[in-house]
Amino acid sequence: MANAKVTLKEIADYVGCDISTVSKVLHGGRIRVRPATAQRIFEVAERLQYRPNAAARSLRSQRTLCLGIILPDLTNPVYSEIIRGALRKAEELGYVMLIAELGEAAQEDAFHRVVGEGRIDGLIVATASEQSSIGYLLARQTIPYVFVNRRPGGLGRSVIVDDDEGGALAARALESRGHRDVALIAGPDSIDTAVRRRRGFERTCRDLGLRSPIVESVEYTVSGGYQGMMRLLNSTPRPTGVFTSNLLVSIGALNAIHTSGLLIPRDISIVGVDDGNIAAFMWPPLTAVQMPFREMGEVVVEELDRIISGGEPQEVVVETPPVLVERATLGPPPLDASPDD
Amino acid sequence: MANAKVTLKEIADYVGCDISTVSKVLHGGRIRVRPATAQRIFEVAERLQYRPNAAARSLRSQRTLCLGIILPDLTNPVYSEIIRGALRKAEELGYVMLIAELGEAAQEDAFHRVVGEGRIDGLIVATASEQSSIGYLLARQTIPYVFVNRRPGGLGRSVIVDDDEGGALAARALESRGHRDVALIAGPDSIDTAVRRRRGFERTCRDLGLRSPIVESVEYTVSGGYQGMMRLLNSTPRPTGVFTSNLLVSIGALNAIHTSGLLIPRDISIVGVDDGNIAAFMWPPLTAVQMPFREMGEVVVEELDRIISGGEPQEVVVETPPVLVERATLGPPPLDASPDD
DNA sequence: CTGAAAGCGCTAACAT
DNA sequence: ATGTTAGCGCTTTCAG
Repeated sequence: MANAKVTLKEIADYVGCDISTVSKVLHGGRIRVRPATAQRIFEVAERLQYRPNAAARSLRSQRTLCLGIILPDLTNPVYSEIIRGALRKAEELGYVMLIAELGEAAQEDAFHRVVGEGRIDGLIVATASEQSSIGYLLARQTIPYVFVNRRPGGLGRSVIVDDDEGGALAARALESRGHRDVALIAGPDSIDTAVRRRRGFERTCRDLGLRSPIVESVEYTVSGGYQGMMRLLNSTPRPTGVFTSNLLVSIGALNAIHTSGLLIPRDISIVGVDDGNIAAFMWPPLTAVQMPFREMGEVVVEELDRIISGGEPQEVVVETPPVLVERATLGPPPLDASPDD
Repeated sequence: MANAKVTLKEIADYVGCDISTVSKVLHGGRIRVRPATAQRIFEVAERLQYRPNAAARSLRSQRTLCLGIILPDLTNPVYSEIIRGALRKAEELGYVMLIAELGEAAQEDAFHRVVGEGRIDGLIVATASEQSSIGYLLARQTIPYVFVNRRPGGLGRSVIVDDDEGGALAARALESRGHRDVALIAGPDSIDTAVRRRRGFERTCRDLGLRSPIVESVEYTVSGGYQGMMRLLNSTPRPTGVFTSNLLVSIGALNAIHTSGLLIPRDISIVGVDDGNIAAFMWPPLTAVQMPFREMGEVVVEELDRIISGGEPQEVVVETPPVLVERATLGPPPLDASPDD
């Protein structure tokens, strides 16, 4: 028993009125229609399981009630969280969501199919690199869009989390456990979340009176983290606590420590960043700064919806602060650590 | 400079012909039109960056060129891989993809918005539990749909991978390294991938002449894996090699072993299943059966496309076989293991 | 080879 | 309070 094709006309015929009346009633415009009629219309619509046809509605109203999101890499847990938040909020606001993965490969075709054919009312751009072809593509579109978790210079339309505070949190956590010789495995300067995390960490170390942290800049990859940590382990004095500022980097760093035979947190403490729900699954379970990615997803669709409704684009930092989730990689520094000077 | 609203009419005006002519030419129907005219039309369309309006086209042709996928949990890496595969193939076939997360919560609304409003030509269902509300919802729809990675009884429209072979592979791997006392941490009987993996494993153990494996049935969660492994570690004889038949279970099992102070693979070997790209990031890096999830995503959209085009639904097992990826958790059994009898 | 015309299902301004 | 009408942009049949 399917509602295969229930149209306004069908309801109108059934009720014995005009389709425009049905449209008015169902559309919710609480306008000039006799309660009795309205009542019948609602009944019939309900019984027939009426659903407005999206194509017809879009064609007529120039609104699709559909949002698009394009991402560089579905496989990255950060994006899962962002999407999840976005999906929730989208549903709440009455949108559905079109998704596209736009890696380095020139899948411009996918882009155009999503953006160029009037399928969506607005676009969320979660592309990794600021310089990707997406900028070029976006430039020749009039569709409302906003960046998420990335802040391309001067575009003034992005939603990010408080990465500064995330870095600060890590520094405070390390300091409060007694660490004086700390280090940071940072990401490349081309990634703006990386520079903000670094900035927050370094500033807080300074404010707290810690020794200026050693910083290793690496790619945000497992092997980047591995190499960065290896270098740190060979430096003197060896840091007693390290902030590994990205999930993959944290994984690589842990592997490096395991390989070298050191014990966590007995010999060295780690504070990471949880880009998803993976930190709890690592060994030892990673003490990490949890960024409000889900909220970021929600906020970005709120923003986009605002812009679609005529609002001005703006930069927003999601209000939910990062929070430190204590698991098992943060402890006091070893006793034989170089004493305070 | 936007192609804000280039319509057929605009092109027709420009070229000086009728819009139906433009439509014919652009639609590709290589039909009865003077080359010179066609040529001009292509030129102008190109220059104006023409893109057909999806809503109008759908309304008229009753095809949206849009597919839907609903999943229970975006956060699970299996689904990331499936989606990625699906997205690729969808693009190749000219579709875009609508995504919805349909957890336990009665987000029926999201379902209806996606399915009931004629937004999609077909639906991919990746729901975790066979008994979820989705069955009820699907029953009263006429839209083409197919299940992925799940085979609900008797529906005859699903795409799965060769889980039997996955289990067999694990058994062979263990056996070939000399393990005789093996065990299995299996999933619940309500999950059909779990029973297939178990079946393949047990059968192969038998065929290989191994002692009948101890099997612990647990939930497919980290703590399920932890508890299952703890029980295994206390059994006598303690198995020297264990197949942990799911990613989360593998994580929990590894944690249990770490906690108990045993070394992998010196004291015990593990073969897991890689549901995504996480196995390589674990410690020690997990030797695992890699299931062709990406391919499954591709195949499922091929299937769906076939059904949409009028084909009969069918059960398909993706041809790409599972493959064993050797990392660091599989070694020979310890020397003091109970000798062969 | 090309144009005219109808209509997909819906909305909204305008009549009545 | 309800009906009429005119499209939204496109495909497609039928005439010319």
